[in-house]
Amino acid sequence: MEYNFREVEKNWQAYWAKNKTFKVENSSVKPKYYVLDMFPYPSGAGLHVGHPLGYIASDIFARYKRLKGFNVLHPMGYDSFGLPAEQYAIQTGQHPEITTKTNIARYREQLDKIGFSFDWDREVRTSDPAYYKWTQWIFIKLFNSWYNPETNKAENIETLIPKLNGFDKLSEKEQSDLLLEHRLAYLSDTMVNWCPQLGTVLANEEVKDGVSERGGYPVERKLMKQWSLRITAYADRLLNDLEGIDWTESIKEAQRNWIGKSEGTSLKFQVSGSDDIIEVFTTRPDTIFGVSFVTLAPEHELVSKITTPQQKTAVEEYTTFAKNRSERERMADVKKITGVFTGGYVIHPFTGKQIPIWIGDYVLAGYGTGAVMAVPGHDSRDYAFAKHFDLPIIEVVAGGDLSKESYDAKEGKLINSDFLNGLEVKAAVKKAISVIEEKGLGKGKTNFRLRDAIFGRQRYWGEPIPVYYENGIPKVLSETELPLVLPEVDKYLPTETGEPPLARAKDWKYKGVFEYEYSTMPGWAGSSWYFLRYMDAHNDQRFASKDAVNYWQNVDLYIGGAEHSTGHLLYVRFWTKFLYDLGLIPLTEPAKKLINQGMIQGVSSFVYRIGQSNKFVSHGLKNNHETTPLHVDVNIVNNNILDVEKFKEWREEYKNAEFILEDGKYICGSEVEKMSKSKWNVVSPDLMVEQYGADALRLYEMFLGPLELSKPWNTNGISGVSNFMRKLWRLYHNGDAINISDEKATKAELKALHKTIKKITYDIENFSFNTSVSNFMICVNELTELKCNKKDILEPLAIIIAPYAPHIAEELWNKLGNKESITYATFPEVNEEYLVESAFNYPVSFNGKTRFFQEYDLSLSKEDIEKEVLNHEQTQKFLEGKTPKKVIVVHNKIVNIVL
RNA sequence: GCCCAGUUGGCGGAAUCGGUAGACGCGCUGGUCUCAAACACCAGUAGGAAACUGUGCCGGUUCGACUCCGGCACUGGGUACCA
Repeated sequence: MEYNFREVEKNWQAYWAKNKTFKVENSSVKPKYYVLDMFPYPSGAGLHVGHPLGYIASDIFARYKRLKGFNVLHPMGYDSFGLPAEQYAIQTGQHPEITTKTNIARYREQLDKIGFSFDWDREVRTSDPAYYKWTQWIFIKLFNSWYNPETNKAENIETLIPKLNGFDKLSEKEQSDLLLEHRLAYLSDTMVNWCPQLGTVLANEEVKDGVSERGGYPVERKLMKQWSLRITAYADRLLNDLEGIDWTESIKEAQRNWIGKSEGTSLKFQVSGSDDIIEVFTTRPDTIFGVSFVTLAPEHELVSKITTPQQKTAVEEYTTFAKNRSERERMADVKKITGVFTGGYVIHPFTGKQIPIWIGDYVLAGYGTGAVMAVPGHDSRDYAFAKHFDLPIIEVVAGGDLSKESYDAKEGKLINSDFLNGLEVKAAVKKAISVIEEKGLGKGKTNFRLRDAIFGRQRYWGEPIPVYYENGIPKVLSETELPLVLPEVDKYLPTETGEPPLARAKDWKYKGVFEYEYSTMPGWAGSSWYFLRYMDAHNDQRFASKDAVNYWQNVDLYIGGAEHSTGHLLYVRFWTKFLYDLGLIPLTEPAKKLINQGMIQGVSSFVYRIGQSNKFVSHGLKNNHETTPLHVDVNIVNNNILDVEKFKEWREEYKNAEFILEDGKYICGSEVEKMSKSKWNVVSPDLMVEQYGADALRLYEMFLGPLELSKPWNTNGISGVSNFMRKLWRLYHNGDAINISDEKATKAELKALHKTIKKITYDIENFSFNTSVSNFMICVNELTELKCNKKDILEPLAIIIAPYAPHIAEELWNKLGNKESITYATFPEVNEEYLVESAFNYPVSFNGKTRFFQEYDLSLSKEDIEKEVLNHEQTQKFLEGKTPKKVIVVHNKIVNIVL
C-alpha cells in the first residue's frame, strides 16, 4: 500500500484540533520560547505559495523547540484593518467587516491544510473592538505623555507642567496648544502626503517614488491639521539599540539610513541691512570659507522679507511654481535645477563679505533649518546650482579638480581658509566648531532624517482615534470609555464637504454633544503591539497581564518579509520602548532575532499567437512568424509543455485553437515575474496540498533554497520530495504492513542516523532548512540501502523529521506503537561515538590539484603518512622523477605534494 | 549617487574553520519492467577526444582560494536634492 497522504493528513489535522495539541499555557517548568510570524492582511485573493514560506520555517522551528523541551508560544492572527476591504466596500457597498470575515475564514482554511502548529486559542484580529480597545488605550497613553530629555524617557505630561513658566496664566486653549507641542501623540499643522484618489494622507513609508504604495496614485504635499506620533523623540534610542539585537545587517542598515543621524553644527548668518538672522545646518563647518551663496527653501519664512522690490515678481513666480510642483514631478526630474535670486545678502561671519541669498527647491523646508550655506566647491548639489546660475566656486579643500566636479570627499588639507589653512578636514571640522561656538555664531547639533509619524487617516476601516473636541480643544476619552467602537455609516466615501467617512455617522457624538475626531488610525497601529496581545489574548482588564508579559518577554524568533524594515519594524520598536518607559512592560525591544524570508516569484508561461489568428506557434519556432506573447495559466503547463487540450478548454475563444508544434509538443516560453493573478502565474498552496500533500509542500518550500533568498516558484521539482516521502514510508513498511524489527541496530545504521541528527540539529539552529531536507534524503537513501527496519533507528528518525513533515511523522510514530502525539516527544541527542572513523580516504594532490585517493588509518602519524604516500606507485607516476619540495599532510583532510 | 545582498552545471542549489568544487533534487540520456504508456527500478550526466580547463572579471596572499585581501563588472533590494 502506498502512502495515502490525503487520509493521513486529514486525520492528524482533526486530531490536533480536537486535542488542542498546540495549546500553550503561560507558565511551565520548561523554559519559554516565543516564535512569531508577521501576521497577514487577509486579502480577497487568498494565499499563494509564497505566503506560507515564512510560516513553514517558523513552524519547523516551533515544533523543533517543543521537541527540545521548550514551552513554545506560536500564535497567529490577522492584521484586519486596511485599504483593500474599504476600497471594495466603496465599490460594492459591502461592509468591510463582512469582507474581512469571509477572507479570514478562507485564510484559516488554507492555513489549516498546511498543518501549522499554531495555538488558535490566542488568535487576534486588529479590527476586533476587544483588540483595538487596547490600541486606543495606548494612543491615550501617548497623548498623556511627553519625552523628558533629562531622564531620556517618556513621562506623564503632568511632570512637564511645573517646568513650563507661566502655564497657569494661559487660557485653556493656550495651555492645550502648548502641551500639544510636547505630547507624544499630538495635533499640528503638518505638511502631509495627500493622495486625492485615496482621499487620505499617507505616511512617508507609504509613498514610493511619489505615488501611493497601494494603488499607485499620485501624491501631493498639503498643509493639514493632523495627528502625529513623536517617534523622533526616540530616534537616538531606536538607532543605538540596534546594536543589541540579532537582526540582519541589511534591515539594521535600512533603519539606520531611515533614521539618518547626521552630526554637524548650526550657523547664523546676519542678513545684510536687517536684524534678521538666517540659520543654517551644516555637517561641513570646515568649508565655511568656501561659502559663495546661501540657499533657502521656497517655503522659508524669511523669503518675502528678504526679497528686494526688483526681484519680487521673479521670486513670487518661482515660489508659486515650486509649490504647485508635485512631489512626483520633483522626484522625477531631480536633475533639473531651478531657483531664483532674492536680491538680498547675508554677511559672512568671518570675512564680512556680502553673500547673495538664493531660493532653490533642492533645499527642503522640512530638514534642518530649511536653509543651507552653499559651498559649491565641496558639495555636488551646490556645485550643480552654482554652475547653472554661474555663481562663484571657491576651493577650500585641496585634492579635487573643481573645473570638472565638486570635491566632496572628507579628506585633504584646507586652503584659502584663514585660521583653518593647513589642517586636515577632520581637524578643521573640530576647530571650526569650536571657533563658531566661541563667537556665539552657532553650536554643534545633531539632525535626524526621521520625521514624526503621521497618525491620522481620512478613512473608514481603521481604529477610531479616541478623541473629541470641546470648544476646539482636543480631549481624549477616559480609559473606562473604551473601546470607542467604529460607527456605522451609509457610505464609505468622504462627505461632500471633504470630511472623512466617519463624519457620516448619525448621532455619533461624545456625550451626545461633542464632535469626535473623524480620522482613524493608520494600518500600522494595530500591528505595533500585537506581539504582546498574543501573550494574553482574552484579557479584558489589561492589554496583557503583567504575569503574562513577564513570562513571555521578547519574541525569541520573528520571521517576516523585509518590506517592513522601515515601517512596521520601526513602529513596533517605538511602541515597545514607549510602553517600557511607562513601566508597563519589562522589555525595550520586541524581537531578539529577526529573519526575513525571501519573496517567491512567479514563473509566467507564454504562448505565441500568430498575428490576430487563433493559431499558436511553439517557442522554438516563433521567430519564423510575427507573434504576440500571451500569458497562459501556469497550471496547464508542465515543464514548459502546454497541455493543448486543457488550453482549448481554458477559454472559450481558444476552443478551436490550432498549434504549430515542435517534436510533437507545444513548448511555452517563460519569464520570472511577481506572482500575480493578472500574470496567470499564481500557484495556490491548496492545489499543491491536493496533489502532493501538506508535508510535500512544506518540504519542498524549504528545499527550494535558503530561506532569505528570493526565488522563483517551480512546481516541477516537487516530485522529488514526493518520491522521498514514499521512500520514507516504505522504509517502515513491507508491502501493506508495518514492518519494524526490535533487533539491535548495526554500526552502519547508527552512523547514518546520528550523522543525520547532528546535521539536522545544526541546520535548524542555523535556519538552513534547505540543507536539512537534503540530509533527510541522504539518510533515507542510506537506510534503504542498508535495508534497515530497526525500531532503534526508525523511531528517532520519525522524531527528527516531525518538524518538517508532521503528518507522516505522526502516522509512523503511531504505527510504531506510541499513543501520544509526536509533538511532545524528545528530540534525540547525537552520540558522537557512532561517528568516529578509524580511517580516512585522503585525497592526494600535487600543487593543490587532486590526483588520486588513498585510505590511511587515522592512527597513523603525519610522518608515516608522508612516507607511505611518497612510496605509492601513483605518486611516483605524478612525480615524473622529480623530488618534491615539500609534503603537507593535514590530518583527516588532505595530502598535498609540492613540486 | 549612497547602503545592503548576491553572481557556482541545462535548472533550484551544496561545500559549517583556507583543505576532494558541483552534495541533494529537478531535468535530460540509456536500460529493466510493459502489448504500449505512466509509475517504479538500475546506470550515466560541469566542459573537453584527450592533455587539461573550470565557482562573474583582473590581480594578490598561500603548499593549497567558491572561501581571505585589493580593484572592476553585472543582477536584485533599499534609499535619496537630508546640506
